[in-house]
Amino acid sequence: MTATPTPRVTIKDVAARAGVSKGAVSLAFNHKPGLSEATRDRIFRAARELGWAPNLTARTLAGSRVDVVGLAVCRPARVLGLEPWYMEFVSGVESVLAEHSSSLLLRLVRNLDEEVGVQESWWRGRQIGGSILVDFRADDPRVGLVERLGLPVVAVGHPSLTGGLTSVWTDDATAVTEAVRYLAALGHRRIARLGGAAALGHTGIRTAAFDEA
DNA sequence: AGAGAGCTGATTGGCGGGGT
DNA sequence: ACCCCGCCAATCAGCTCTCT
Repeated sequence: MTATPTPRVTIKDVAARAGVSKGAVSLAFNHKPGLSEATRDRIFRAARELGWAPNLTARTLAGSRVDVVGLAVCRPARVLGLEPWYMEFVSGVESVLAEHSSSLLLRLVRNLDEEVGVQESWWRGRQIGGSILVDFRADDPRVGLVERLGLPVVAVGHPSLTGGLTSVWTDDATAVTEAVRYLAALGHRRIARLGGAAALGHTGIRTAAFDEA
């Protein structure tokens, strides 16, 4: 015996159930003005009764925003799982996005060229509304790509690396300097440091600060 | 009569599938 | 190969109704 699939509930069904137009349903669910509270309640009740949820594909089709944020990470999957920083980072991003009913589209890439292709494909295919860029390098090609595409991004990296993109960063230089000073104050004179990949911009900043300290 | 609230419904968009 | 249609939510010009 084959189960009959439940017919898909659309905004049209909700509108019919509530006795309003599709436009009114749209206004209600997007918290736009122009509807009385009574009509709004009636629409919400109808949607609950029918079990309606917005069709994200159709919403994207209509040319409105895409509630998905892209994050491409240049790491082997096995290594990524061992990096506590990334696990914390992803969970932090996810928790904020969830508050806004948005999702994270995560992709592991092998190199920067692949990431450039992925970001362009995501944006052109309207799979994302914006991206978070990490692991900046000197003369990073993503800066030019973002400007060319008009892709909204938040860059995680020092402004000296992110070329004027909206950025968030930690003060790597001060952190390293303070760590070295602290160890020196304890009497240590031979201090070693384990760093990340030399090509990464933040590694360069930390190395320079370490050498100077 | 005029203003404003509440609401309607045509239009828009990318793409796959069907028809010619 | 080309054209047309349907999918479905968002948008907004314009309509109806109520109130002053």
